Amino acid sequence: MRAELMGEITDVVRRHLARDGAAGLSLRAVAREMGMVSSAIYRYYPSRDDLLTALIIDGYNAVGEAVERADAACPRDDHLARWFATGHAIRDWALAHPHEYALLYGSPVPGYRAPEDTIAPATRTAVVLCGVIGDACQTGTLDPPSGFPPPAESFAPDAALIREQVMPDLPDAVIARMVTAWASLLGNVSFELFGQFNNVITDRAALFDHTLRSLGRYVGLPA
Amino acid sequence: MRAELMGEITDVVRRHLARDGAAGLSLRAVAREMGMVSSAIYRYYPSRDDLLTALIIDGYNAVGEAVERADAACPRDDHLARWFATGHAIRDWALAHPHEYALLYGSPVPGYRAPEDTIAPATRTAVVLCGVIGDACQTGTLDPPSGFPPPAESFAPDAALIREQVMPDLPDAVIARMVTAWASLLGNVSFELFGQFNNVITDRAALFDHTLRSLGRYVGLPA
DNA sequence: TAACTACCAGAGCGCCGCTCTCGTTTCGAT
DNA sequence: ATCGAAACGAGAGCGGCGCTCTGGTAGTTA
Repeated sequence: MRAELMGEITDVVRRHLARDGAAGLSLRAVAREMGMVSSAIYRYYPSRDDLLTALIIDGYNAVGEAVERADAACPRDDHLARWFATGHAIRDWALAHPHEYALLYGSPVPGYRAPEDTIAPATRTAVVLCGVIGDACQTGTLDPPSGFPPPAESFAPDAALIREQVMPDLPDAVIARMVTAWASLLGNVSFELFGQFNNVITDRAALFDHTLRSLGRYVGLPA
Repeated sequence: MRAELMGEITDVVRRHLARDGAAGLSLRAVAREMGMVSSAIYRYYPSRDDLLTALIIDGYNAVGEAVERADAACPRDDHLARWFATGHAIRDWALAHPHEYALLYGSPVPGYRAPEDTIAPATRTAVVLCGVIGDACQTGTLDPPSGFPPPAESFAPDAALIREQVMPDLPDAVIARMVTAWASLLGNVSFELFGQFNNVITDRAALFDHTLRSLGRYVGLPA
C-alpha cells in the first residue's frame, strides 16, 4: 500500500521531470495531479530532495539496466560489438530521457548533496563498460596503441581500487585510459544534450559513432 | 550611470551565483543587498533569465580570456606547451568558478533557451584550442596517430564550416578528432566538477594532465 | 470499547518571480 | 526659465513555491 503509493508518486514526479526538468519540479503540482494536497506527500518523502534522490537512484538503475541489456545481447567474445552496443545504449537512453540524464550527469542541483545510496547504482553503467575492456584484456584481444602517455604514479592507488572491483588483472595504463574514455564518452553525450553542438554539428549520431570508435581504439579495441 | 548600475547588479548577482548556484539565485536577495526593492531590478533586466544571459555571456568571455592569455604566454611555435597551457587554463578557471562553469557547460537551466548573443562568446575558448592545432598543422608539426577511424561523410559540411572559420587547411579527419577531443576535454572537467570522480579519483590534476596529453596526442601533437 | 496509529486536509509562514501603480527625479527642448 | 517626457524607485499585490503544524477520520490492536 505504502510502497505502491510511493511508486505512484515517483511515477508522477518522473513525468513532471521529463517535461519540466529538475529545477521546475513542483511538489505541489505533483500532489495536485494525484488529487492530494501538498502536505500529504511529506508522509512519504520527507523533502523534495529525498524525492530527487529517489529519482536519481531510479535513473542510474534505468540507464544501467539499458546498458546491461545492450551488452547481454552481444556475443560475449565480440568486444568491439559490445563496446558499440553499450556506448550507443548510453547515448540512446540519454536522448530518450534528457532531463533524467541531466539529473545524473549534469550540474548538481544546488544545495543538494548526493547521499551514499546513490553511489552504488551510479557505478552500474561504468561497470559494464569496464567489464567489456576487462574481458577483452583477459582474452588477449586488447591492443592499446602506443605513443600515448602513461598515467602518473599517483594514479596507482585509484587504479588498484578499480582493478579490484571491476577490472581484474588490467595494467594501470589501461585503467587510466578507461577512466579518460569513460569521462570523454559522457562528455560527448553531454555536449550533444546540453546544446554545445548547436550550429556546429548536424549529424550527431555519426559524430558520436566516430568518437566511440576512437575511444574504443584508444583503450585498446580493434579499429 | 545606467551602465554602471547594470554592472553593479551583475557583480552582486555573480557573487550570489558563486555562493548559491544558478537555481538558488534570488532576484529579491540581490535587490536587498543593493538596498533596492526587487521591482527596481526590472528597470534594468526585464527578467531573471535575461540576467542569467548576461552572466552566461560574461562567463564565456571570462573563460575565453583566461584561455587566450594562457595561450599568449607561450611561444607560438611550441604547440604542445600551448595545448597544455590552454587545457589547464580551462580546468583552472572551472575549479575557480564552479557555479559559473556549470552555468556554461552544465545542464541548461530549465525553461531557459540560449539567445543568439551567447553563441559568439561561447566559441571563443574553442577557437583558441583549434588555433593551436591549426598552427601545428600549418608548420607541419602535426602527426595524428594512425589506426583511428575516419569521420563519416556526413561530417564534411560541418568540417567545412569549422575549417572556414578557425582551422584553415586542416583535413576533415583532424577536425573531427578536434571536435571529439574538445568535447572530451570538457567532459573530463565536468566529471571532476560535478562529482563523478568522487570516491574514484584522488589526484584529479594528474588524471586531467594524463587526459590532456592523450587527447593532444590523439589530434596529432607529439607525446 | 478504548487506545493507538496511519493518513490526509487545511491553514499558514516566509520565500520566490513578476506586475502595476504612483510619486519623484532628471534632463533635454522650447 | 519652464515644461513635458522619460527614467526611476517604492510599495502593494498576485499566484506559486517548500515546508510545518494542527485537526479530524478511518482502520487496527488490545
